[in-house]
Amino acid sequence: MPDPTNAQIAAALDELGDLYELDGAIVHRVVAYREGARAVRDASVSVAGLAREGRAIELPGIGKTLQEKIVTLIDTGAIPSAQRLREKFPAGLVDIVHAVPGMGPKRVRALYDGLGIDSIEALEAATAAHEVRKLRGFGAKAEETIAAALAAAAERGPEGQRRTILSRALAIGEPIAAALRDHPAADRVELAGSARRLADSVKDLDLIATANDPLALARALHEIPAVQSVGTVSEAGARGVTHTGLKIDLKIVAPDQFGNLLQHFTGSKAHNMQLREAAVRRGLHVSEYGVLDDETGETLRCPTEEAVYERLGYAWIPPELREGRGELEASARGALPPLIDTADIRGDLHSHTTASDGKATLEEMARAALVRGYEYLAVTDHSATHGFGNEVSPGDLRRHMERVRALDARLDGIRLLAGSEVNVLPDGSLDYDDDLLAQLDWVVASVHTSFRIGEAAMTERMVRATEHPLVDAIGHPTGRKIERRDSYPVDIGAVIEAAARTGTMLEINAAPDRRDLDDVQARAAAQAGVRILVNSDAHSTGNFELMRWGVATARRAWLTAGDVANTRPWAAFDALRKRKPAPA
DNA sequence: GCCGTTTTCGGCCCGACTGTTTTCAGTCG
Repeated sequence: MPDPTNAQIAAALDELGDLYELDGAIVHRVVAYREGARAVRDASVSVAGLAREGRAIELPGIGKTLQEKIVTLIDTGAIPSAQRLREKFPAGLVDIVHAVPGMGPKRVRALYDGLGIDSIEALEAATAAHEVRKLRGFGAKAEETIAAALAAAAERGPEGQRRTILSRALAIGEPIAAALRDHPAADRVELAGSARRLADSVKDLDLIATANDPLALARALHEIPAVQSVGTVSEAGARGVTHTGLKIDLKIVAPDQFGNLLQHFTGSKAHNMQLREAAVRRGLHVSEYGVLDDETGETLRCPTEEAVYERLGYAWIPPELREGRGELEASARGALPPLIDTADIRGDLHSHTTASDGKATLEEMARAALVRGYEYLAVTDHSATHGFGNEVSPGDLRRHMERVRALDARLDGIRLLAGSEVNVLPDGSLDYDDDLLAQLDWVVASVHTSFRIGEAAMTERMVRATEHPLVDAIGHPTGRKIERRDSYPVDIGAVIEAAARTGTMLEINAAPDRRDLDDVQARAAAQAGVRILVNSDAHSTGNFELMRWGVATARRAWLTAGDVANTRPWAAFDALRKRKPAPA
């Protein structure tokens, strides 16, 4: 049996936290399980491997007990205390806590003990029969609130729980922020929250503003075409919903507290908790309203974020790093990495043309890359069996290579690589012969089919492709689609190890619904010594702009320009390649 | 359950909102 992945271990610890919470454990114990789960999820190496060596306790938030429970999970496939609690509490109780807003573990437990409510369906029946209001601690109002929450959850369905991917959220949120900024009543307007941290997806948009006429600015939200409706409006701000269903929360604050509010609402929750815990140890209390000093009893209000961090002994931290993954310690030490920027990118090693499923011709793509200032572009149309039509037969590929090289010869200022995005077959072999692959300048190997072959087989498949001497890089290594599809089961740690060992590059695919590798995986790969690529996977000339989302993930992975291979000038990039440079 | 410039016990981030048990617990972000 393969080791559980970090995600699986984290899920087990989260479940244990949920169960202990239902069991009435003190909140700090529950929080400890959640923190442990987060530490495992964010770990850059296999936690199963660490635990086996007794080293999981090196992760912040993992102590002796959790270390032992993880080992038991690895050895037996289960944690005994979880099994015992599962027998005590039906799974429906956890379902209610997760699915019904306002229903936490305490109230769910009360309904279970008092009325035997053990599922969402049973809760619906009990509210309809007005049984809930009879229970001590609940009233008519509570029953109505629960019924409304249940109806809303049913209305939304599982789809409604989805978060909005970052590119869509910013396409809506950035123009809204700009429109508010242009309003005569506005002074400052900034997007906060996970949108500002450039997370994979966002739940809602938080806007923090200062204004010379707060009420006028709050009213202005309603005038923006993207905004469908606005609720209560006051000098403190307004709440609204866009036509796409994205919630907007505009908060208008005094200029001398703008820094406190922006810092607070940028988050993340984990970052803010760590920030405050560290502050408490030094007699300071941080909230969205200021920094309270125990000694003087005075609250420092900060007009800028820089002032907040400075008061607490930190250099300003880029929002992309504020995930509680060591950024506070690094900031205090003056050791924050100089993060990569989109302007650092000098070439794109994954693009498509009309030869396969791209929308633009070879020449259009090459000229667009040149205009963008790139020094090199790999043209990597799909191979024979990628599964979506437009396949390039071996004969087609030979002719395509000739066209790429002919264009390269007559186009100054950019080097074109005749490449291919070669499909990795289920057994790990590639769907062109080695003879043909050897004639190419660049090969990206990607999995596009047969996702459900199981973790062991998928890992073997990808490691084999990674070890192939003619594979320069692995494309979108996990196959995830943000908010739509999980990664196929694969031991990405084994792929990272193989890539580091063989000098194969791993891609951060910049397509906004992919961003694959993700931030945690890319950080782990870079730490393991893997050369990272950030590639647009452009299928049109406009798609080169997608590089932005890949760079966002690279920044969230703590990557510098030096960690990313395609920030190099051509000669330096060429020297990093696994395959011998093509003859000139 | 974790953790230590309060080191092996006794704490553990902060504030808003809601409704009910009427003085505060539960939930959320």
